[in-house]
Amino acid sequence: MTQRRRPGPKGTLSRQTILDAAQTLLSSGGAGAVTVRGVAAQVGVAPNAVYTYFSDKAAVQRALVERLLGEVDLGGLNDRTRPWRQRLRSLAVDMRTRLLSHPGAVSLLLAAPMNGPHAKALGERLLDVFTDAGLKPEDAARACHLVLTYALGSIALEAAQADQGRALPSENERAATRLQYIWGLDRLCDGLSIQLVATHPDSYETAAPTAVPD
Amino acid sequence: MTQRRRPGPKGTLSRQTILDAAQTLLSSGGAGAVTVRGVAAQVGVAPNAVYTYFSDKAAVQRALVERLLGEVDLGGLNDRTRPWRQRLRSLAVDMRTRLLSHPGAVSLLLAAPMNGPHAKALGERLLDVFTDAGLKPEDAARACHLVLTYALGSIALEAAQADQGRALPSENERAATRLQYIWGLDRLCDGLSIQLVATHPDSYETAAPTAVPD
DNA sequence: ACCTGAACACCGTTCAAGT
DNA sequence: ACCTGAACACCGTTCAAGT
Repeated sequence: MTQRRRPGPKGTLSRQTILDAAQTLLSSGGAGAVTVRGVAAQVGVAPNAVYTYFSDKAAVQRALVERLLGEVDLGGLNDRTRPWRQRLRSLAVDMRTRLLSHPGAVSLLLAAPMNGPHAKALGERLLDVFTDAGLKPEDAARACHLVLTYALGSIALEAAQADQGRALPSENERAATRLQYIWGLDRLCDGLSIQLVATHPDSYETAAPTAVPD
Repeated sequence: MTQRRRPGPKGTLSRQTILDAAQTLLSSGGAGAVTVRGVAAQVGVAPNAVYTYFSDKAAVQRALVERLLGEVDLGGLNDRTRPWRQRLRSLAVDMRTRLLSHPGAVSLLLAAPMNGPHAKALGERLLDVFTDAGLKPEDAARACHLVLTYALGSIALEAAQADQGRALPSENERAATRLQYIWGLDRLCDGLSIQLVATHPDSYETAAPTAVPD
């Protein structure tokens, strides 16, 4: 017990500093820039020093994804006073802005998905929303998977298109893809609300709370 | 015109043979195995010979994705005698089986998405389904994006989970994820059918997947 | 326990040549 | 036009050592 945390010759290195460097590289150079030798150089250390704190390059990537997921704001999701559609929407929008701010973060997410505590917490809070809404447990779990799949897939495609696009998208295009994203989420909520009707016919909600089709 | 197709010293190499080798490597070793040196070695040629036919490694990947998309069966999708939900489902299921049979194909798809003629054709046929169903043009386009996003995201997550899973999933788990996939697609169709109601109130369908259009 | 130097087996890509 | 040899600047990872 006593010899725990005996720092080595230099206390400059830690999981924290490595992940800091990794996140910097991700933001500046995309997912391809998150490399063992890259983070080592960023901290000013030999490449193999990283292996003292992480078993693998993949382990660094997973830890980085976990850190990014931890930055997602769950406040709107947890607010039980708001209708479930709005809670869902606030999560989806925040995930999108958060993940798109780090180009290449989503490809890491899709490559090594969602094991850590932050990911688990997000999943459970999302499950609460659907059980609160009145879905039966099995459907709530399926709905979780459905929403996360749509959000991640949508963000991934958007990030990929931004990656290889000749010019960076105009303000109009950005707004259009954002609307497309919300539109899809609303269609998805419509489908889920029908499932709600099948379980609790009394808690029926109209299909289009905000949208106005002509 | 006359000197077209003058073969070089050896006719062993072509875009075809390169893509053949790339597909072999993809099937056997996953997306990470699709490498310039790898395909060159597979064909028995120097690494830089590949650059005679492709400008880039990314170009090889894009062409490979195009080839795989070409293998997707569009028969069920194009059959106008069937209800639109069934047409959609046959496409989604075929895309899933086709892409999951090549581990890592989806990561290529998400990295360099959908420009080629096969991808375009698939998108247009999909658009036909929704216009046939009665969606107004803008919503049909959005529905296309929604369905493709869901399918690709879902398949990508499934492939990633299969990649790092200790043991390959049991038959039960495979069946469960397949059901999850179909369930999500059905919810999505439910949401879209509500949109149908808003446009053409006469062609309303119940939430049940076996419903028939006008 | 923590970090380094050196090495191994890989990459993508380019450049100057050969035919 | 097509292909090769050689090289450059990178990778991830390991091994033996130093402190």
